Amino acid sequence: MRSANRPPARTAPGRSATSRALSVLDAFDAGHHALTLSQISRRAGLPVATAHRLVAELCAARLLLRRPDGAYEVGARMWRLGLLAAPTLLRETALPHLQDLVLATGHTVHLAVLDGTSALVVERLAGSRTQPTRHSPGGRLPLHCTAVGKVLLAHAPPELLATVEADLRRYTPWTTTDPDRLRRQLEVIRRSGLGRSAQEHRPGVSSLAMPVRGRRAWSRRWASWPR
Amino acid sequence: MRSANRPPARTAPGRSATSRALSVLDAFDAGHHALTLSQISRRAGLPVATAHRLVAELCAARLLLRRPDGAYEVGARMWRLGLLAAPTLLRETALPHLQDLVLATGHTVHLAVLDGTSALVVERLAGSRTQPTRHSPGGRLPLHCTAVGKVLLAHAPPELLATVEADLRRYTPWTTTDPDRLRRQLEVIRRSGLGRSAQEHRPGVSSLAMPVRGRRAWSRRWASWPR
DNA sequence: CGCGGCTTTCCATCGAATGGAAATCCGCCC
DNA sequence: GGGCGGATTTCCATTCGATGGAAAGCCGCG
Repeated sequence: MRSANRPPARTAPGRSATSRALSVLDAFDAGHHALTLSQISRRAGLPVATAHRLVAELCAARLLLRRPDGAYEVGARMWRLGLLAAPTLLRETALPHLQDLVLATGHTVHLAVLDGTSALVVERLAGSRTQPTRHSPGGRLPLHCTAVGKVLLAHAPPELLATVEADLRRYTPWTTTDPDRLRRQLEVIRRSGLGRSAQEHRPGVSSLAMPVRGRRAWSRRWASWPR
Repeated sequence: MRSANRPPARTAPGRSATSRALSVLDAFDAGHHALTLSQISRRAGLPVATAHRLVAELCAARLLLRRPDGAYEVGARMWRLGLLAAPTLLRETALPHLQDLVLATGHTVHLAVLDGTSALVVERLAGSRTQPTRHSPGGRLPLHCTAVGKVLLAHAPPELLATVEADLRRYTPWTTTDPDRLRRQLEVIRRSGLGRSAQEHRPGVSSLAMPVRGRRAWSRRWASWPR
């Protein structure tokens, strides 16, 4: 029986209603395709009651959908909205050429753009001669030790190089961690037009990359924000 | 100089703050990749001031981004969120086989799932021997006059057939518009496992389709809502 | 210079968001 | 069965943030 029902005790920290809804969406990421209500509430830092209401609204809008087992996952409308973003257009135009590359080489082909301080994988087509890597569209690759990353870095504004050099993380024994060495590699890339990484990111995985330029400067569109 | 500033005149119809933000997102669709603030406000049915505030929040969350020319478009975060949806997983597993099909036939290959009363295109790979169709991922195809549509319809619950038969729209002179004829075609598909459409949807475009079944019933996950 | 359209800022009002608590529900173990 | 822990759902008094009209700013154009 309901008896007291104290006032909500002023816990609203000042976040807008919209930002709360967005923090619910942010609770989903590559490692969390499906979440229960209480997981969402914990990950988003919201009381369950609030999360419950927001999630219900997002479901009604089909941005989320509720599975029979009660868990929530990203819904169809979100998928279709995401398809309106710039990477999709790039992907559509590049896809036939990526297919040609796979056909010609038999190797896995990646297309990536510069996004902040990492390379954002826009598309990947697996080749028959190589075991497919784990980098699907939406994934990120470091700039200093992957072929695509180096090419993007070689043609990026110099400020970015400084930022990247501040954190030359070592992934394998072959990772380039010396700034000078990296600079020389980038210079070679600018002259030859070809970037390479031999097991610098993952042992046993080597790759080549080349820049693709067009009328629209894709990288400029995406380099605005760090993360 | 500010003098009066009447009270807001109570125009809030009762929609929640979140639903307004979502209606802003809904203003974007396949024909509207980029919108100005006033376009958004008109399409979403919101006052400019409200739209302005919501859009600013969505930009801060990187769900939208503002282009240098002032127009807004769907941003990187939305793209990555959309990639978490179920169709992406399906796409990832199917992609190598689609590549094989393109390689073996030279024709364009589509992968589609049943979603409401139409087929939702999950992936498309263009073949070298055919001019690519305009149906990109996220697009929709009618069920009664496309090869994929007929196959999905043939294996769908009978209620759906009734709904579809109520609107057998004619796209070309070759479109099947007779319910009995359609039923017979579906019966053939169930027996042979192969669906076909000869210029029934677009003149000059013919195609074949076959069902793909798995442990997970993809169609059941997506058939909940009409639209 | 004034007009029309788009964008941005301001702020008084009040309705809608909020979250603690209670009530369910469910699986599990003793 | 009965009790326990956790997740989910419902309820509602409080109050704070959302709201939108209006005004001001900003172009580009004739």
